[in-house]
This record gives sequence, structure tokens and C-alpha cells, in this order.
Amino acid sequence: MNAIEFKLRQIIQSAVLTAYNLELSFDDIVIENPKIKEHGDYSTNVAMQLAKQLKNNPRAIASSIVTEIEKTAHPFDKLEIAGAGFINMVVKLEVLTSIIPTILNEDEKYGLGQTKEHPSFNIEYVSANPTGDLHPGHARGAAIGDALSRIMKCAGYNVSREYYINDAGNQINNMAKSLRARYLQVCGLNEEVPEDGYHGKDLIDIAQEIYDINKDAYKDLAYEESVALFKKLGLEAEILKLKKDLELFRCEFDVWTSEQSLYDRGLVIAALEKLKKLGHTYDHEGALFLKTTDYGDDKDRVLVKSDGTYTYLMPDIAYHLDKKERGYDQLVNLWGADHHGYIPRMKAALEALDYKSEDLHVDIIQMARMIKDGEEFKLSKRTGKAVALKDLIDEAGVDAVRYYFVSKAGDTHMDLDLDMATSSSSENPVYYAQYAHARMCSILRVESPQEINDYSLLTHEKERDLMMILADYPQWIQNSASLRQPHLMCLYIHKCASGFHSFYNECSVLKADDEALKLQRLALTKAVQITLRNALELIGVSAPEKM
RNA sequence: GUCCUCAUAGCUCAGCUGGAUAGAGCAUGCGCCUUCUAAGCGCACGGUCGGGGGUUCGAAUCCCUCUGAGGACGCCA
Repeated sequence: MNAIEFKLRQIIQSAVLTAYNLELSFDDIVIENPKIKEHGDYSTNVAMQLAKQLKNNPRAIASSIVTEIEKTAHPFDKLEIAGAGFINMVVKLEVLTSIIPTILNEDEKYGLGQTKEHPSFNIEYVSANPTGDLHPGHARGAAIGDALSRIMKCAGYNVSREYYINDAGNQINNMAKSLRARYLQVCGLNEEVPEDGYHGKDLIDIAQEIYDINKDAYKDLAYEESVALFKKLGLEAEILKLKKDLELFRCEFDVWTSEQSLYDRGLVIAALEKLKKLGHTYDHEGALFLKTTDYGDDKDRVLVKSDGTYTYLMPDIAYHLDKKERGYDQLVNLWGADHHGYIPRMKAALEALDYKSEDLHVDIIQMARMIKDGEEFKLSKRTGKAVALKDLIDEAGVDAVRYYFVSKAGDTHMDLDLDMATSSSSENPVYYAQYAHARMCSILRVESPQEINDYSLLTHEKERDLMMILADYPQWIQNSASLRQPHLMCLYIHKCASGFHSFYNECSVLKADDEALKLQRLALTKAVQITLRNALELIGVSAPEKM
């Protein structure tokens, strides 16, 4: 809660205590910003909540609470009982203006929450297979995951960002075979990409690069040797490309974990042995099953196939075990919707390994359906028709793409009109916020704010609105982080920008009626600029000083 | 068939722990630049919150059910 709401809760808490000898916890006191101006700056519904418990009607309770508050030295200009029993509050101006010096002092630190070392969070996101370009579906997860990480860090959480590289398994062999075919094609040989291989253009490019460097040196290798080589070359190229694309998209990771390294370090065998030892596995028709049904899954899952190889699940279990053993308390995974059926078995596996399934949070990122020319545009790395994230960035820019994806909750189905997203930029909502920031900067370029301690002239309705929004910023960060809903930050950004545009239109800063008012508005403008800039930073969108 | 996620304005989406008259953007219509950036502001138009029950002072929000959309149900990854 913000500083003002904190104070209001204290006041209400003590009033209820005096009036009814009842101790309310802070969490039970709801303070809201009414949508309607006449309902004051803040309102609370405590009286209605207490009605049942006190066996009295809400308005009577509200009246007693107001009477108690009025006996004290309170910060209100007006207290009013309305509707079914709301208490509406209009706070004194100095309560609102106190936020300005706070922001100017804290500057880039405004909004930072108290550091919470525990629990520690591991946020795993994107984790796209290194078999082709990132497509817009990944971009949605990338934008949301990165913004969530930034927001949680800012809110004070201990966060580590992680990418799981699936560099072992069949899909990689398919990639290797496909790349090999492409290379041989470049060498002028008549070689077909396997039916179930990857047909994307990106492999042609990589094959060409390999050819440019090595010419046809790898042309006559024996099949096995050749596939192994192209597996290595392909992985190097694909992972490098992934890292570059993600960097371009301003997504950072603290840890990259390779699936292959789990095997190399013996972690897969270790995880398997642990499951066996704890008695959660059994043999059936030559395969080894994990009894996930013991923990709520609808059927048991194969860990080791009858041919002796592992299923995808096995290294993934080892990976999650590894994350827990590296000391993270809470594991957050951002998975595509096509993996949601996978959640029960992963949670079951954690339980089987004596960890709590509640410590694994899988947030599903729904598919982003691409629309082009009014028709759905299917994305497939294999058909080669996919729009790459890089194409999207080239067309629309990182800021616009990130804002677009972060501004919508991850769990809703979403349509992205490629024509719209890549068309004339002024239609894009991100510019609304950036433009507000640029406007502030252009004022602040003309005249710098001075240190003042009197803000008593900021009485305009738009000024009050703006200060309320500014005071609310830390709370939005906390909500956004604890609910793991980064799109709330976009709502805040829009609110903040809108508040400023509106103020800008009605209140002249540099040409204010008198010098004192000008200085106060300059300070307010600086405070908004700081807040908006900080907020944009949290979703990885730039705050330009000129546009 | 079983399970998961969703369904809010013409379109794309918000709606924070249940609150007062459900909000933005785009689209449409009308105003506002001799004044700090008009990528803006103001006003208007537009919704049985998919249908039906229930819970309660009060439901878009919670529960049940039906319908519809997408997804998952492999000894693929």
C-alpha cells in the first residue's frame, strides 16, 4: 500500500478500536480510489464489512467511525457517509503534495520495495528449443517473463532468471539431419530435408554460413559422423542466434542450463535413482513408469522407454530437481499453452522427490494468434512459413512489440494483427506513454526544477489526480509482482501518462500565472517524469526525451 | 470422451483482495494548435459482462450447469 493509504488504514484501525473495541488487521481494511469524483479521493467499505459481525446497519457503523475520526487531529478536508455505508474521504492537500519531494529525492529508486531475500524465486521463461528462430509466440512469453522479473526484482523479491536449453533429444537430431541436408544442397548435391525435419529458411542460412567458411570440406563425411558434426555446428549457430535475438529484445537471463549438461553431470541418473529409491517407480512391459497418479495425475508416466532411452519427462524432472537443489524456494515457469497438460506430472514428480508441488508455479502463456490480411497465420518452425521475432522487431520496433505483449494478461487468448502491429506507429499505444515522457522532458529542458518546500498552490483538479497516481506507484508494483501480472504495470503506465496529458492540456507549467506556481508545477512535472520513466523501465520500454 | 485455459463495446483488450453509474485504445461523429511537442486534450456514439441457476447487504468478479472457442491427453519433444 502507498504511504497515504497506510496512514488512512492506521486512522480507521484506531477509530474502529475506540468505537467498537475491535482490532482490525491492516489487510482487512480496504481503501479504494472511487471511480466517481464526488466520492472523494479515497473510500472504504469497512462499515459494510463489519455490519454482520456487529449486527448493526452499515451507515450507523460508518457514522460512529467518522465521529471517532473527527475527534482526532485528522488529515481530511471532508469525511462523508454515502451509499450503502461507504466512508468517502477527501484528504488535505499537504497529504498529497508530500509525495513530490519524496519522489525527487528517491529518483530512480522511487518504487523500490523492501528487499526480501526469502523466499528466493527462479523464473524460467522462453526456453524455446534451439531448432529455429524465435517466433512471436515466444515473444509473448519473453516480454512477459522479462517484465515480470524486472517487476519482482523492483518489488524486492530475490529473483534469478533462467533459460533451459533443450539441446538433447530427437528434435535436435532432426535439426542436425535437416541442416546436413541443407549443407549438402549448398554443395550442389541432391539431398532432401527429412520429412519430419525442419524446413525453415534459417537452416538454409546457417548451412550457407558453414559453407562460406568451410567450403565443401564436410561433404563426404560418413553419415553418423556427419550428423554429429552438424548437430554441434547447428546448436552453436542456433543458440548464438537465440541469445542475439533475446538481447535485441532486451531479455536478460542469469542462468542458461543445458539439457545435455544434465546428462553430462550425471543429474539425470541421480534423479532417476532417487525416484527409484523412494519407491515411486515400477517396471511395466519393459519400460519404467513413475507413479504420478499417487499425486493427482490422471495416468502414470514413462520415464525410461522399453528401448532404454529416456522420455522428455526424465531430464525435465532432473532439471527441476536441480533447480530446487540449487536453493530456489519458488520455481516459476512460464509455459506455452500447449504444455499445460504437463503441469500435473511435473508437480507430481516434485512431490515424489519430497518437494512441495506448491513451490512450482506454472503460469500459462496462451498462444498469440497471428492475423495477416484478415486471416489466421499459422506459425510453424517446420513449415518455414513462420514470422520470426526479428521480423516483427524490424517492422514495429522493440518498444512497440514489448508493450503490446506485456499489456495483455498472459492467460488470455490473443489476436495480433500483423498488419496493425507493423503499420504506422502512431496507432500503437506505447507511443502514448512515451510521448507523455518526451513532453515532460521538453518542459524540463527549458527550466530545471528548484528545491522548494511549499506546494500549496497545486490545487487544480488535474494536479490532485496526478499526485494521487504518483503516490500509488509503489502499490502497483507490489500488486503486479505478487500476482505475477506484469500487465498491471501497463495499466499504471497508461494511467500515469493520461494523467499528465490531461494536466498538460489544462495547466501551463512554464507560463503559469505566477513564479511560485510555476516552480511547484515544475517539481510536479519532474516527479511524474521520474515515475513514468521508472515504470517504463520495468517493462523494458525506453523513455525517450524527444520524439 | 476426459482435463486445462478462455468468453466483457463493431475490433483488440482492461477491470487490482466481490463494491457505488462496467473502462481504455482503435473505428465513427463534433469541438480544441499566434500559448511548454496536436504521436495530445475535451465531448458524443457504442455493452442483457456467452445463456441459466446459486452464494449475499451487493456478482463481470466466487460456486454449479449449459453453450461456444482454443489447447492438452504418446514408450514425441
